[in-house]
Amino acid sequence: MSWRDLGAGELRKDDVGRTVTVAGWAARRRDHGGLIFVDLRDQTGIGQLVINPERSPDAAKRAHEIRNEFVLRATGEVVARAPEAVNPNLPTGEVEIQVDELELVSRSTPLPFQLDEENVDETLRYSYRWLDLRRDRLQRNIRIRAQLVSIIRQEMERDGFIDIETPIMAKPTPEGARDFLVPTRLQRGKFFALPQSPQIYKQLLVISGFERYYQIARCFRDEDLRADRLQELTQLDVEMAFPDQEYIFELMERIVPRIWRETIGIELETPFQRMSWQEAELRYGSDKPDLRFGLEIQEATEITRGSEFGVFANAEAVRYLSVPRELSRAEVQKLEDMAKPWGAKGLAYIVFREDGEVASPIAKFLSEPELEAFREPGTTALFVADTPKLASKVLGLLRLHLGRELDLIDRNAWEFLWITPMPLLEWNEDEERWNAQHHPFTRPTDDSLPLLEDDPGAASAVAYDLVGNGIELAGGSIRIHEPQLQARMFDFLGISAEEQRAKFGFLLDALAMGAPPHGGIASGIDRLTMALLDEPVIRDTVAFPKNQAGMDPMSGAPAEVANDQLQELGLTVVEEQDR
RNA sequence: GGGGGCGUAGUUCAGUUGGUUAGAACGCCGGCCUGUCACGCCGGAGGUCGCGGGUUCGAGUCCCGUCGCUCCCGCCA
Repeated sequence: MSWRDLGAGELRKDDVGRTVTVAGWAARRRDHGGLIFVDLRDQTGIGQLVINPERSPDAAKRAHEIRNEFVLRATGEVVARAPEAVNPNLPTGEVEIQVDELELVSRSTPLPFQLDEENVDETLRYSYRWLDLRRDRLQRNIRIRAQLVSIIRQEMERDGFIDIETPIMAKPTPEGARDFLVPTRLQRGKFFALPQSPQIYKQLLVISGFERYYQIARCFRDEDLRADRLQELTQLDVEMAFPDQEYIFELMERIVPRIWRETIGIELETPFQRMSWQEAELRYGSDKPDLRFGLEIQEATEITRGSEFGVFANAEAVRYLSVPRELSRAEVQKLEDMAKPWGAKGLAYIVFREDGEVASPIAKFLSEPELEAFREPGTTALFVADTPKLASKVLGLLRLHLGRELDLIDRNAWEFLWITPMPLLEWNEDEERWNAQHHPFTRPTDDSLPLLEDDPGAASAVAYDLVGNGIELAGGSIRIHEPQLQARMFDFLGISAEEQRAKFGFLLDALAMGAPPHGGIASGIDRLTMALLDEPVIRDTVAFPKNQAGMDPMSGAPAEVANDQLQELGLTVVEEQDR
């Protein structure tokens, strides 16, 4: 027996006259007392069943009992609808099934929320995720995500990359995010860590002679969540021997546009533009600039060098945004309140009115040439005077806020770019030492090597990020393949020789036994899907996500475990007040 | 760890300067209905206004505390 002949959403005029069996969910029932219409939904779409008591009294009797989300199976004749009864909003709207036999295969209790209601509380939705996933939007997200992964696999395999799995239970890592730890009964007191990425394994695989590796890898980070951040994420992980940065760019410039073309019919322009990290920070105050709108950060440090306005004259950097609105005092105040927690000491401003008038508490301190430099009728110049780093950061965040608030973002635009090269190192204020910007295996550019001694902050890495519409979609680098250089990097990062041995000894040994030059890239599948579908919340690109507290309201995970289970592992749970 | 917003029927929301019996839509239950497609019409059930305390003659509304959710900063590729 087969459950059905074709999908409810596949019914077309060609089928008229056929007797068919369909099966699916009752999306809606319209009971006219006599005639009953049912919108039958399956994974192909929606088709209309008509149950006529004159045609089948038996089916009509049963059809009165149908409620939302009952599972039905119906057999009947496909008929053309009368011209006035055609529904132009449905692909199947020209036909319908006149039902002869109707089976209520499975019933449903009343639903905890309605599937056509969009703003349902997330905890409630996640508690009944199997229902939530029946929504059109979620069905689309999960299906397109699958299509996206399929395209990635096709392209990777076409270029000779092979899929190799790496351990989910791995060694805790000192750098980067907090690890999820897994205790083990056989080695009491020791822990595995869930991988933050397969970074070291993929390098080892290439050193092993698997010259082109890829994996759709699950990665874990025990950090706080956000609308665009998961603890358990999936990434395309790529590594290759004898790498060429240009080839890796081309690979991504082939995969990403193919995804956009085949899933949402958008043609992306390639090659993607490139911008150095420094330029992105300077112009956009961000390492992942959203280029769908202007409002670039402007430089005013030189202009105000000799200013009578002390705040400007004495600041290391003076930068500003020329906001295309005449902002009110109250509006600027709100922006300043926002900027202060970001570290800004204040927000100086000048309103240039359309009529030429200038409204500003600081205008009286500024010379005519200074004012002229900023003048643009109908705008407000918003200044931050501080260190270059802080001024950029604050203005970058303000820029994003204003872009959304003032609706400056072109919602139909797709702006991709490569951020490259990137700095090798980042100064850690708290610990007063250098950290790797990317990770400690990233290769310095050749001309940066001498800088490590005198000006480490200026050293560049052969590293690159792919950014789309202000979202970081991929990142990678060429790695260090020389053991001496790797050890030198570790030294520089303040990792002692003993520590290097203990934590990365096997990598250093591997590098010493015939390691080819290698490099790669990783791209978050969740984020890619989010960007592709313009989903505001990354969790809705995942079938069974955790909520923002890192819990699953449906299953109740994570959960407490029985005491004997803890005992076997040699663990004790310490109460909150004892910590 | 810090900040903002929210919490009222199964769901999404409204609820005026504190005032009598807390409303709407959808959903649910019952009835009518043979061309609907967000079907329509009539009727009905359904509320610890997150929880605790306070102010008041009177609190969904004001105050304090607390819990939960959500967004952001810190943190995190």
